[in-house]
Amino acid sequence: MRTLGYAVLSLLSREDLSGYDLKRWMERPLGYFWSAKHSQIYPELARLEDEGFVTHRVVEQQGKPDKKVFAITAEGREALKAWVTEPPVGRAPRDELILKAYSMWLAEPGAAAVLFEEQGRLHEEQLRHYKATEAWMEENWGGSPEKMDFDDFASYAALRRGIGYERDYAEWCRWVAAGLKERLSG
Amino acid sequence: MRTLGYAVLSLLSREDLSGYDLKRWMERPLGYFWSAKHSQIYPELARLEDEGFVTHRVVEQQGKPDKKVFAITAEGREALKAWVTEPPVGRAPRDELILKAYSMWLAEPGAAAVLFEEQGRLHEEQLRHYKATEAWMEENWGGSPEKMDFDDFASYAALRRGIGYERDYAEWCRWVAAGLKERLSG
DNA sequence: TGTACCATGTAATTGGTTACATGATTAC
DNA sequence: GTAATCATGTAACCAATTACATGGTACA
Repeated sequence: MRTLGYAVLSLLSREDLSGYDLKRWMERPLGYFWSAKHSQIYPELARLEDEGFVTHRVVEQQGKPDKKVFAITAEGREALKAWVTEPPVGRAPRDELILKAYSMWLAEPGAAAVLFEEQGRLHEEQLRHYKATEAWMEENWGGSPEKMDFDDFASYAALRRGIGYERDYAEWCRWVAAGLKERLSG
Repeated sequence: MRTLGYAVLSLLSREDLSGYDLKRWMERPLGYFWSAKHSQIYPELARLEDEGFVTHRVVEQQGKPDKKVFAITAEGREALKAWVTEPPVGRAPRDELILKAYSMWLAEPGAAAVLFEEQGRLHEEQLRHYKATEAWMEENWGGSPEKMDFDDFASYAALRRGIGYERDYAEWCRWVAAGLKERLSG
């Protein structure tokens, strides 16, 4: 099975959704660590249905087009459950900015510093976004992770990874920019 | 141009290399943030040569097959330099383990804890590996980043990102595993 | 009148992995 | 002998992005 299939099942295991809804969930919150365009989601849903992991019903709406609402089946839930505790396949991380850092010695230090400051700001912005979500989560669910429902804890854990990632990334960008600036003046 | 093309040029800007050598450099150090199989590297080199960014000469060896050693051209270096300070195209990070974390509420907490402890160990191992390289770098080049040559600083910066990433990832794995264990006993 | 949102799909292309293919040398 | 390393390529397949395609409603 494709990882995208499990990503779709992950969302459907919490809530019934249309292809359009899935596309939006893959932009915001889950999309921060797995995303897909609608052109990939619609065929994936058809495939999951062929395989018996999801079913759909057509929901008529007023003032809006009809939609297909998908629901996970018992088989889908079983497949997802089995996948969760399997070790992930080690895929190579691909980060273009680190590649640029590796070759930055070819560039003007000033121009490179601008890039890293700019990228640092983007990661800080994303961090603020995550932290706002974290605050909302802590307010709404128990405050401490132990008191949360298990599914809420799972969402919270994923978010925590995002926070750590962005915080550390932003800090690295600032560190690189500072190092570049020293090469400019001193 | 393809990012892989720039990854290849990044390496060739420091040293002339054969396709085989490039494959190995894409496994270890640069491969930690950009990697490729040899089946992707050989066609890429042919394409870069078509485009005028690299040239090659055949080097005869004793006891080993002949090899094609590639060198970056002035045009290649220019293209690489221009690319370095361009903002990277925002590609979605894909992390299967975070996706699993998001769905871990479906699994047995014990089985999930085993997964996250295991993954934490892998990231700690990678971190130790990076730190050994860092120690080697600091010993060989000036000790402080300001005293390094610019190209060494660039390598060091890329490594620093790897260290931050692995440290933070390992810590997150331990935190998730601890949270899961609390759900087991308490 | 134009833009954004809702809603769903297909087609073409690119990027990447796995598998197929060959052949010599060195070390165990 | 047999596995590992050196060395280079092609072919088939899968995953993902971009582009093509349609059409109604709400709102400014």
